[in-house]
Amino acid sequence: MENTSSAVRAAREPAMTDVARLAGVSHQTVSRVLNGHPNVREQTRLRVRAAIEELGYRPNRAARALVTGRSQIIGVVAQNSTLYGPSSLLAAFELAASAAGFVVSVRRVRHLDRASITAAVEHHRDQRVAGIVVIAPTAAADEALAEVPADIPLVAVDGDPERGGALVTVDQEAGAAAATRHLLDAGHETVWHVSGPADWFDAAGRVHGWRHALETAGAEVPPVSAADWSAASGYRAGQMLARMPEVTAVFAANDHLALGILRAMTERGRRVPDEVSIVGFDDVPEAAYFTPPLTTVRPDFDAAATDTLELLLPRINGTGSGSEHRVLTPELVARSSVAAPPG
Amino acid sequence: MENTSSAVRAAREPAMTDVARLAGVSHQTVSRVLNGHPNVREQTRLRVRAAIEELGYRPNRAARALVTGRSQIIGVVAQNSTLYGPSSLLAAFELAASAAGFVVSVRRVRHLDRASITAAVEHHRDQRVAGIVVIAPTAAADEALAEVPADIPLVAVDGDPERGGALVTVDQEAGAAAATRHLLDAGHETVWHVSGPADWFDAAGRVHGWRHALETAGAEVPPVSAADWSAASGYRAGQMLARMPEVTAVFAANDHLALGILRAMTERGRRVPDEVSIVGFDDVPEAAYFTPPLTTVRPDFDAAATDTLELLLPRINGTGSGSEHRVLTPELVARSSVAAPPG
DNA sequence: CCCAGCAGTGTTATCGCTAACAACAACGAC
DNA sequence: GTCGTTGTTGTTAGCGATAACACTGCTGGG
Repeated sequence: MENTSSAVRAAREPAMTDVARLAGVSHQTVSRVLNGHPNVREQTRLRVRAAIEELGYRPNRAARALVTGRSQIIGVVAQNSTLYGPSSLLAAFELAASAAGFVVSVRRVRHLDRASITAAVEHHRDQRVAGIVVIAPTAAADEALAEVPADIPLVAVDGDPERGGALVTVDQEAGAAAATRHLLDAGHETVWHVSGPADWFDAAGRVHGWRHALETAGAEVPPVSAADWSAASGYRAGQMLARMPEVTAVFAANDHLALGILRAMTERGRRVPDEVSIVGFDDVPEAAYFTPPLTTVRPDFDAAATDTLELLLPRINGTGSGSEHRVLTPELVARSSVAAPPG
Repeated sequence: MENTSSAVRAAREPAMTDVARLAGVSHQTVSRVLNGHPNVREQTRLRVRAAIEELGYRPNRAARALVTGRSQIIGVVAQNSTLYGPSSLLAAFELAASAAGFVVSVRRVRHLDRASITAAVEHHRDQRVAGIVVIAPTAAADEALAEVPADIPLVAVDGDPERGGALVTVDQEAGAAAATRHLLDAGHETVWHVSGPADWFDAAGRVHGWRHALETAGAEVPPVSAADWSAASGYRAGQMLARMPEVTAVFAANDHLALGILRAMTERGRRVPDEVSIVGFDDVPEAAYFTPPLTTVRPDFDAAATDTLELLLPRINGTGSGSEHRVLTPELVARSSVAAPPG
């Protein structure tokens, strides 16, 4: 009595056996056609394809994942923020991974502490993802990755430059040094720095590159103004700097900080770039329309995304080596926020 | 000879039967413990939990999905952009969906044309996701959704306000009208508008709200300057407006356009807000640090994300009705870019 | 002329889980 | 005491795919 009158049939999705029956072959042959196996007669292949088309058959990924023991899913862990760098990178990676035939599963964490990152990674492992990408720009986040068994394919992005394993980063020091030299070359005696949060590798690297460039040039190294990445904190730091007449050049750790500094300078009546020069970092799309247009440093996020995938894929296929780093050198973009110092 | 000497065993992940054997029960009992079935003796439950812990057992989601016929995955379709609105919404949704126990799979499309959206939705259906969310802010994107069978759980965000089905949007007209009235109330005779791309519902809604507010107030309706969402296009529009002395108030369709306009006005020597007042839309985090700080309209993206999930979940569970809309009213944020007109 | 080798196809077992039902003990109601 | 009821557990049968192997005809080299 099961499966008799057509009216009673529940709307079950067609499975491989349904295709097989319609095409007059075994389900294994259907599987072979689907997976591009060579030993299938052309005529058979066409018959199977026609049957697939006619039934609107979609292979069941869960069944495939079960029997093969692997999924086509890449798990990503990222912070719940709209910071330009991480967002751009994430979007670019999602696009690249899709193009490579992977599904991208994103897990956002509210904070970049060790426990949150660990939980997010464990979540992905529960899902038996093929590989994991973690945007791990802080020490706490990076530490969490040390707990992950070495045999699971994992790439850290923006992580600790000193870490083992696969890593993609931007050469923060080179970018910061370029920005600093650009200001020194314009004639400034020294360059002040408003940094990002101290626990971010990006921020630390930029501080380091800035300091190194100053020392190399024999310039005095002024104290760092610590901030977070926001325009608001840049504004607060800027209010201090605006009051100090000896400040003629500022390197901000990102463009939004630079915007806040710009705002503070303007409020205080210090003209940019006539009295104070400013350089940012990131090259957000709006940077060219700040007042004045901001000179900044541009990392290539698309390249970072591509590199991430290139490190991850061999690891997924079991051909990846242990430790491997990809370091991208950012590029200085000169606009109108830098000039010679007054006097 | 299979499964004999311990040294030979390949590293297979523990399965339910392994847990069962260790706990001295059947695998079905393990399943019951895992799924919180009530009829399990407390002592048995503890024994099973201990065995799970000892083996580091993780349930195989693929096997579960195969037998139950449903996954815990929500598929999202979004454009490959870092536009503030969509990015914020996406991040907020990912967080909310994770909290509700779902995995979020993101598919980015390069362009919002019909074919791309359709392909992305089909991709998610291939994966047999439990539900789909599409950020569909253009007519072409929205049209693609009409092809999707009504029985699959789908929520459109930022889609056509006229569409059937589940939809979450911001009340663009109310926001635009509030911005326009704010400028009229400051004493301006009329308000000029720099719009977003015409094929975006957001842009069209803002134009409509602006026009309606002007007409209601009996003010003249000047021609619209069409732009895309970028600061660059705002700058170009601003260059035109800056040359026209009769322009004393501008409502920009988003904050980045406003920034470009601000830049153009400044270059032309037209002071904001003394000579020209400007209002934006979105309240990007930096808006408060533009020169001058930008008066703008803030949508609540967290609320939109929550609403999206609230519309989607009942549809996944089969208890969702046909057409249902959630409309969020944005809020005016007054800063310093608006003043009375000169003279 | 026989048989190894290969192309093309089918058969069977299996992945790890849940659903459905069967089995059995303990219990109180009649 | 018999019986249904309830709680607890085990057994069996799939879900829909791939892997491994078996089977059929041909082909061609000796």
